[in-house]
Amino acid sequence: MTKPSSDNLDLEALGRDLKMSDTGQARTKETRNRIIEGAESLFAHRSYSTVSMREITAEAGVGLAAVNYHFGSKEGLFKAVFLRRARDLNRERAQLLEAADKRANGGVVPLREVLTALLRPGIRWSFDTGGRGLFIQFLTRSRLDHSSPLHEIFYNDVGHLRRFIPYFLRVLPELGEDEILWRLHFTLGALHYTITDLKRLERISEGLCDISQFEPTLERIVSFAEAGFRTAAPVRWAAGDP
Amino acid sequence: MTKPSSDNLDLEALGRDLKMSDTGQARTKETRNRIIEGAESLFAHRSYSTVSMREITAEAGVGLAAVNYHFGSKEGLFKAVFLRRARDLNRERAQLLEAADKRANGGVVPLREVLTALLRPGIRWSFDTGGRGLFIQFLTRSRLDHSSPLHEIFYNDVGHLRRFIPYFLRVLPELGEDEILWRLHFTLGALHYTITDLKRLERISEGLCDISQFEPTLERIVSFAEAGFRTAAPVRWAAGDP
DNA sequence: CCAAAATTCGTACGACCGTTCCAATATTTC
DNA sequence: GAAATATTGGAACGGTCGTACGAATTTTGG
Repeated sequence: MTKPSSDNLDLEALGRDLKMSDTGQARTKETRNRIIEGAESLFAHRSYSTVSMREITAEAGVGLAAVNYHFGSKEGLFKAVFLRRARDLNRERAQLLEAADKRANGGVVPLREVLTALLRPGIRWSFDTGGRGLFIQFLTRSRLDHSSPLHEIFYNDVGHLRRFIPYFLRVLPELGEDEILWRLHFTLGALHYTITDLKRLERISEGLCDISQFEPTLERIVSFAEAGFRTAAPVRWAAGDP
Repeated sequence: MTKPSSDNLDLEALGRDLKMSDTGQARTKETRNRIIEGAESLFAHRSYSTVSMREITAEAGVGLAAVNYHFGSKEGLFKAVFLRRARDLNRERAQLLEAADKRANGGVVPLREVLTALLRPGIRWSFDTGGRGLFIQFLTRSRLDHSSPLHEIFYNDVGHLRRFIPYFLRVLPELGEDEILWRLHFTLGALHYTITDLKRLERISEGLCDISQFEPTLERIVSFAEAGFRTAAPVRWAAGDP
């Protein structure tokens, strides 16, 4: 009757949840995973509140009560779907940034490499046909859904962004930090819109734009963002200027 | 018992709906508007499925059945909220573009003016404290909500975008149409992300970025997009090049 | 001013929601 | 192998949802 809980929400809680069943219940983890995967697939296409637990459990082929047993509640399941992959995504970004840092060998990391480290993992995952592609859809959709239990998390999940800011400041020293943040904001907009709405581009362009290939898409968005970052800062009207 | 309907969804149906009550029922239009405004305000902050009709009618100070009487269903009300302002927004964009065209006097409209015509109305509205600000939030939120009855509309509402493409092609003749569309896509991403998540920028920047002023925000996003549009096109690997 | 139509209001209905309980079954532990 | 525990499956609960209905009330039109 005692239920495994997943109330904690910091990313580190994932590890605890995973080793929760290290005594070897093969069937238990099987059920858990089937539920998570069914939920991920459904949440990828529709919002939190419109996906019912009956749909999820039917998709996973388990009983209705299994969700509450394994995850405590629908909200707990949602968080579990998030936690399973979120760490990996941010870790990939951090690793790319670190690698670029090593390559620079103490020098300044080129702007294009900073942007690539930021944008590549999300774009890459969104091109996956498997679970990671679904997860990216799940993530970008839920970010804007104020009814989702993760809304606060997303708003506060700024740590992995802050890690990039020193790199931008170093490679674009003529820009102030506020200007960097504005442009980072626009860049993330292009990223998220591209991920969630690539199909719309295909429709608008009537097949003219090839959205099927990963590398050219990444190149395009990186080029766009790089140019945006390199443009001159707007004049400030604060001080007494001619 | 005969109910006014609003089943039709093309933008032109708005006019008919508005003059539906031109025989002078002051009270009727009052109720209709109160419901629409209450719904607009609630849909601006939360998704379609999480806002109940009981909340809407309570907010508007009318009976529960009033919605079904005036709009047929919850979905009909949602469409009415959309229709009331959507035409105005696209018309504003078209007018700005036309004005820039006149100013160019037969010549090429500068890129910056094309982008301003595209971006200004949305940003402008989103800074409104009244209903138009709420509407912009409603619009950008619902666009990504696949459970919303308007999802198909948004996907097909590409007419007002197509109008801009010839202007981009003329001012950037070295770019192909596909490349234009990619960059237009990224630009819309920056726009929508800015509109929906300006609060997040404020949080990330810890107050460093001033998000309270309209003109500087517009200038920033236009500059960012302009630079992105002006960057060189990626090399094509198709033809036999050195 | 009066019949007719339009509109408002309170209420009830059937459907679906997330959750809970409990018996049945599988698994672990000694 | 038996006792204890973990997991599953079915049924039911209270609650909320969008909608429909009928009576009361207001407004319209002659």
